[in-house]
Amino acid sequence: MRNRERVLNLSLALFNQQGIAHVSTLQITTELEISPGNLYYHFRNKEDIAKALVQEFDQAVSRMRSEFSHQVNTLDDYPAFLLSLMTLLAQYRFVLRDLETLVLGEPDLKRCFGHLYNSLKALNQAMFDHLNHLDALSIEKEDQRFLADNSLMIAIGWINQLSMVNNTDEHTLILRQGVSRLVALVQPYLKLT
Amino acid sequence: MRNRERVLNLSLALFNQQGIAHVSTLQITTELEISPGNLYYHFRNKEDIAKALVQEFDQAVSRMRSEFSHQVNTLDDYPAFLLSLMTLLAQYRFVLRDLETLVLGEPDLKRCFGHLYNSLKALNQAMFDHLNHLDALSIEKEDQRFLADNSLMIAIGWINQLSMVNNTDEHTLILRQGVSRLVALVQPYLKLT
Amino acid sequence: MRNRERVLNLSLALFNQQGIAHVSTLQITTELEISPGNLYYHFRNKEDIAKALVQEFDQAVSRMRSEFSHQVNTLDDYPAFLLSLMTLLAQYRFVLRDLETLVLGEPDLKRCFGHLYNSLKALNQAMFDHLNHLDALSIEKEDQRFLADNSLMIAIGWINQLSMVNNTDEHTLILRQGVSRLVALVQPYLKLT
Amino acid sequence: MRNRERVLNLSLALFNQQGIAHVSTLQITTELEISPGNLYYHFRNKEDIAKALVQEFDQAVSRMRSEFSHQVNTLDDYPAFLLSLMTLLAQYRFVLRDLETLVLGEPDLKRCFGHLYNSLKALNQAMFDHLNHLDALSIEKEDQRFLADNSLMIAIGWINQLSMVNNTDEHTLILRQGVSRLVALVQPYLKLT
DNA sequence: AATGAATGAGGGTTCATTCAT
DNA sequence: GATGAATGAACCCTCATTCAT
Repeated sequence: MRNRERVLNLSLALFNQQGIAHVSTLQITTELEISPGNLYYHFRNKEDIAKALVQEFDQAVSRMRSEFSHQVNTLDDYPAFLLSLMTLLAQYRFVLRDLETLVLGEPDLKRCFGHLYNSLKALNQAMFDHLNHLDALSIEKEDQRFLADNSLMIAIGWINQLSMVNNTDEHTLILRQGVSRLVALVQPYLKLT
Repeated sequence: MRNRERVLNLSLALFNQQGIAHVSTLQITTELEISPGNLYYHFRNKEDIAKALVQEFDQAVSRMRSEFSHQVNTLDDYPAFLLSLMTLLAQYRFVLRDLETLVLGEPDLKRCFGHLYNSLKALNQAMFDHLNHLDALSIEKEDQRFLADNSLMIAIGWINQLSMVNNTDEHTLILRQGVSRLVALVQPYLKLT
Repeated sequence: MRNRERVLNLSLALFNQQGIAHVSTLQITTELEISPGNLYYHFRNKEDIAKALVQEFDQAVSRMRSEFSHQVNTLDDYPAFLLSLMTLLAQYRFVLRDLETLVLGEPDLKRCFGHLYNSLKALNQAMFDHLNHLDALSIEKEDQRFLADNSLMIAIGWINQLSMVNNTDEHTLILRQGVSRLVALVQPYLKLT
Repeated sequence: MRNRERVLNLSLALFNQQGIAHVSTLQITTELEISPGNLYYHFRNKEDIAKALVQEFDQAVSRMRSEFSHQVNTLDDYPAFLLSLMTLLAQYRFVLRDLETLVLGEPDLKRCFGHLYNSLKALNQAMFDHLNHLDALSIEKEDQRFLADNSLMIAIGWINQLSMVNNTDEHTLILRQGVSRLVALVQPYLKLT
């Protein structure tokens, strides 16, 4: 049962670096020093590994959704929460980057992708609802929807910037820049107190 | 010389539909009813086709950049311009979607991608500079940079939405939705007149 | 000791449906909800299962051989006996169908196949000898040998027809058709009384 | 275009010796000293090779059907014709032996098999019709149908005997024995002249 | 008797690319 | 400009079998 997790861990790292398509099952098994058959004992095929990771991701997003109403009590908590969200997205960035697979992949994997996207949207919407509740924002219903859409896309877009940079040291810098943009997005709607 | 263009045209369509990696050179040659050798007479390799398309795209972006200061004279012209820009991005959407290739591709193709991204950023920046000049926006320098970044990401993000929908009829609808979000992004900074 | 029989029973069913080569040991163990190791505790390898079934079959044939001189007392008993024989062959039809394994299998399994074929031939020969004894046939020695050969091949050939039909309801029909042909084969040699 | 035929020739030999399933594409390409890709340039997959051979076989059977009414003018010509037919069947004996593939194969290959079987049945029926026409047989309609069925099964059954013998020298002997049985089958219905 | 993770050889197939004509 | 047969490396995956527990 150990090897299953080792495969997941390594696959996550390799998928993030190179993309699902460019990671071969042989590469995974060779680096882990296990037999190809062992990988296929734990997973039906390569997509099955991706599916498991997407589901892990999905659960983490859902967990974050249920936690954040406790963590964010004033507007000052918002940036810190965004950073932890962005950090999570960065951890599974191969998912957000690989639309090709999303479009053309097996229906099974496609469904998982779809579910994850909905989780992300839901989290985003809930976030703005909460901020509204805290009486931190002054914004109309329609505008809030647009804001939520834009917010998600900027978050994803900024995560994708990570993939263009090999140097891991710059990653935290980029994440902070992303957070800045997301904060700036809300700026105009802040309620003056 | 005819076949070169036919390859480019079909490749663009197929790349948009399926992604570079999922389009084989054999598929291209078969659909065009030409020989594989013929394709390789016109292009050094598959990436070479992609490169040519990226450059086409890049030039179209640059052309748009030089045109838009004539086309946009008041804020009312902005949405129409955005729509034509989005339409262009949609035409070459495989480029904006396929970060995998950008990350792992040959340095040659990578450079072309990079140049295109810079062109897009430049166009975006220039757009906001122009709007500022027209005295339509009231915005600080720093905020303007953030706005430009966000604007580009939302545009790209919305283009990627296209790829998740097979129905081509919905495409124009999605493009309009994208424009709405981009307009909404600027809304808070409009100068009241 | 229970599981050994369960493996044999399921294997027989699966071998008949799909052929030895297309049934994996994993399929057997999964359907029985036992571990692969358990299967290999009871059988040295997959062929060993087949061998056991062939031997079961062989014994059933031999038993039938010793019984039939009691069961067939007049020519009128012949069709009923043929039907019970055909039913037995149908039960183990994977054996009669799979000449590939016979040709290329391990010598051990090959020997079992060979022994079974001899049992079948012997049963057939004995059948005609008996009919002759009953004074039901008028046939020369040489013709009788040919008749026995032909009879066996038609029986096997008709059993193989079963495998081409998925619908189990038709099986009894096909068996009856086979019996008809076998009876027709003897028709010309009946003694007029 | 040469290699296509070489693949077909060698595959026929290997399929007859070892059965489709036990012949690997690598074995074929290695023995022919061509690349695996070359084989897949000429054939879509391994079954495609088998399909081509079955169709070859089918055509040969059909050709024989149209020829035999010229070749068989008296009953004395019958054995010679049977021998040439048996020789043809022997040439493609892997087809008649491999019911496993017939049962479980792709629908495409299955259809080809089915067509071939019909051709064989048609040839057989036509044969007996012709003999009847020549006024060589005295047989009733119903009996003739049974005779035709039995004849085909004996022919196939005897061809399968070939596969159990490695020594190629014995093959002609076995073929002759098969012919003898087939002739013996008709014996009882000969018209006395 | 039984488990189940692990092995590893082997097989079918794809595809970008070359090159003689 | 164009053809199309040929290459060969690479990949995904299967499955009979083993063995420590």
